[in-house]
Amino acid sequence: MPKLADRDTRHTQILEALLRVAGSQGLHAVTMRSVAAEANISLRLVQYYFETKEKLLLAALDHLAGRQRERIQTRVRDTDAPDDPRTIIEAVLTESLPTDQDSRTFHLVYTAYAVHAATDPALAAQPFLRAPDTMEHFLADQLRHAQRDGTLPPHRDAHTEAAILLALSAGLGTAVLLGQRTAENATTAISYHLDHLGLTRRPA
Amino acid sequence: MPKLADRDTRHTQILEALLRVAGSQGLHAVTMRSVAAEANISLRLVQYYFETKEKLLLAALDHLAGRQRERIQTRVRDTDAPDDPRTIIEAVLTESLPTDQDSRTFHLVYTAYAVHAATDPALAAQPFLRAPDTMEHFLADQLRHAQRDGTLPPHRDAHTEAAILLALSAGLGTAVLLGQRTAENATTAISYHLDHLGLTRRPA
DNA sequence: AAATCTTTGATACCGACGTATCAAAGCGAT
DNA sequence: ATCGCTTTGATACGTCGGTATCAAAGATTT
Repeated sequence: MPKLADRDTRHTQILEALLRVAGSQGLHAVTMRSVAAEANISLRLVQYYFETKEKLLLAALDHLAGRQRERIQTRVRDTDAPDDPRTIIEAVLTESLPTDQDSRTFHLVYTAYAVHAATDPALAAQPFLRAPDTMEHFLADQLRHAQRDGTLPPHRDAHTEAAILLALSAGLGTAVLLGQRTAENATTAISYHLDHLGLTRRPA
Repeated sequence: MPKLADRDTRHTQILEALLRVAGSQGLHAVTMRSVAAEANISLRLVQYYFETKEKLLLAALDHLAGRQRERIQTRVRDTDAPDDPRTIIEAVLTESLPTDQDSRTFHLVYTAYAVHAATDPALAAQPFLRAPDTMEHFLADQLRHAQRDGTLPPHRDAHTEAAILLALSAGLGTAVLLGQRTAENATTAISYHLDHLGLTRRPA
């Protein structure tokens, strides 16, 4: 009784199943068998689409990164001022926090991968580890725009501030993930920090 | 040819071996067998002192936390002004970064545990997860002292600032661990942030 | 209708790992 | 010297997990 789905559908179906398992039981619970069961398909089919577990995991990471990017873009687009640095930055940083199940899974899996990458050269060479770098440049650009706009004092070093923002957001995210802090608490801290940076909203 | 060491010596010998394995190959490489091999003793003896792997891992975590606490205390004590808030805070935060092999292992193992704790209620109940809370109160106290001393502007909220410092330090630490940032870069960022807080050194 | 792609099932192999067991022997203390 | 604690060795059991293989059958395309 094969239902015959096309490759892309199957791929995402399997990857989404993987993320559900990883999100609820941790990355260590992700096995070829558990993913197959979660996706309601046979183990054999998982092997059919992703020959090895390593390929499966890397594909899942790509998928995850893509969804995260989309989430952030959507969030920025939906703000009332999608061209104001303060608005953009605050949206990006708060959307990066593990607030709902989706972003929680992202944080969890990403961190788990990162820990592996710290001792596995093959994983460390993966492109997903350069995502923060891209983000840092993006934030630094926004800060420089703000300085030109006059909504950020000129004595601030955009590059360093961007690095701080990124580390702050990551640190808060981890704390939220571990239940050491609430998401509201974290967003408040981000807002507080941006205020004290002197990064103001651009008047309409 | 038993050498007959006492319990404490053996315990630390085994735990240190575990940390060496975890530090170089990751927590996933920690098995009863690999620890035994690293410690140059028989598998049976590891079982003898720590009956189950779970107990072994928890003991290792305790050991690790204790060493980290000592490291920080020593570092603070060795500064030129061990009672000045700015000096203390900067020492604590920079010592928390993974600069040498020891602190690198600490970060790596702690993060690995934390990731597990996010999906394992039994691990989440462990006391080691409350360490950041203690640290946060400590930092907030120091900031309040600074405000009384006049080395920190009164409009800063000590509690929130402490939370930000902790998250910042953790986030920078992770970035250093992953090779996305150098340790020097991270210490510079911390120093920069403290400067812009308006947290100054107390004049002698 | 034939050829190709998709899907399942059953099953097997092999390695790794946690755990357990038994026997034996070295060493310290009473 | 006897008793108890420590240490080793060999070994085994069960489970889990990644991977592989074979046969067969449904679906799609040509």
